[in-house]
Amino acid sequence: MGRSPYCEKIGLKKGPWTPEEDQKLLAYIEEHGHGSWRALPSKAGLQRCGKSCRLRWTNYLRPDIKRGKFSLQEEQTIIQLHALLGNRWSAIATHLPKRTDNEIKNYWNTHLKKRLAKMGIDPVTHKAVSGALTGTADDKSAKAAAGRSHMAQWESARVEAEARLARESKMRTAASTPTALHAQPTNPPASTASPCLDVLRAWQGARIDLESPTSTLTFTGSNSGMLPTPRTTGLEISESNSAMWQQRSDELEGEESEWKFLSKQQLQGLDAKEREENFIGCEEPWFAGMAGVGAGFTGMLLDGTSVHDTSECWAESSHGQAEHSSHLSGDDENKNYWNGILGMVNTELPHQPPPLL
DNA sequence: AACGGTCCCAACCGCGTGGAG
DNA sequence: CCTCCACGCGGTTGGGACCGT
Repeated sequence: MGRSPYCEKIGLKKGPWTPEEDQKLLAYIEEHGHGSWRALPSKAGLQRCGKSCRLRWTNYLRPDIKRGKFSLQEEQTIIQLHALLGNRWSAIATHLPKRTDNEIKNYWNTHLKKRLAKMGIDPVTHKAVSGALTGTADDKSAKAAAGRSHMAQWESARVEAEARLARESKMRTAASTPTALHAQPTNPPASTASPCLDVLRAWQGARIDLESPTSTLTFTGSNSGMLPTPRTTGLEISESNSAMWQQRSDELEGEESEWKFLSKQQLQGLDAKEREENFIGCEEPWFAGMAGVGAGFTGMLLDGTSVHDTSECWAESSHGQAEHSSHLSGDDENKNYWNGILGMVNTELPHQPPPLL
């Protein structure tokens, strides 16, 4: 299958964009929408390939991009979702409003990965490198990894579908009102979010039974969340998370308190007994195995091990978590960790406006 | 002040995928 | 079905900014 070289035309400019080029691209897209990226450069009077234009637009010029430092909440989201999804940056980005996959990827590679490594956590597995902190048995790790992989596959498919639907919906909106790109950059109309949610809810409502050598799941429509909920459990996460998103919207810059809030929220959402029942009662091997994943990270946080700057905040706020969970076993801590991740992906689309007070 | 090393991020590269013809 | 095209995604890199000596 022949693959057309994308940017091989001689004379096309590469490298950093000039303000003039930015202006041309912006002006053109505002007036016409991007349409076909391949055709865009000539129409817009740019000596660039379409791919370069698309990248510049999606990673830099798009009006609904939040630039600047990542909040602690965003960091936490990235770490948790990375533990679940791996390097699926676009999937992770769908849960971080106004952040691009490229930005998240860069931030992970330059900041978070190093920070986790410093803390003795393998950024790939999200477990303590030495295993000293967890004392995790090999078979348990293997189970956990298998479970995580299995779940990640499912979640990846879901997030992709969600992202695609959101994109398509957005494109339809953009196509019909190309000049409205700047009109409401941060609050797309509810109609753009609702359809995909409806589809996904319908998907869940269909009670899909997945059969595989390692798992048997039933997804119910009763849980407003997006993740497969094991038959025997009813993780009451979604409710607390809608409040969580509201908190995020209200206090997007209030990093330290947010982390504390989230931890408490997660813990208070379920009492210790419920949490235990939710996970221990789980019959699915892949799900049960997940309890071991993230032990290192959680353990490190609960130890209050600080490194520098924001990780001190993590440690500090994790003491708050420890206050609530000091009576919990290591397994319970793991459950909290995964509860957080589940809550993250259970959360409705980030760009959906928070419920009115 | 000069130099070298490191950090950071915008941009590029190449592969995979879906859709149109 | 097959081929080609356009696009999206994840990995990688180039070079400016920053920092320590």
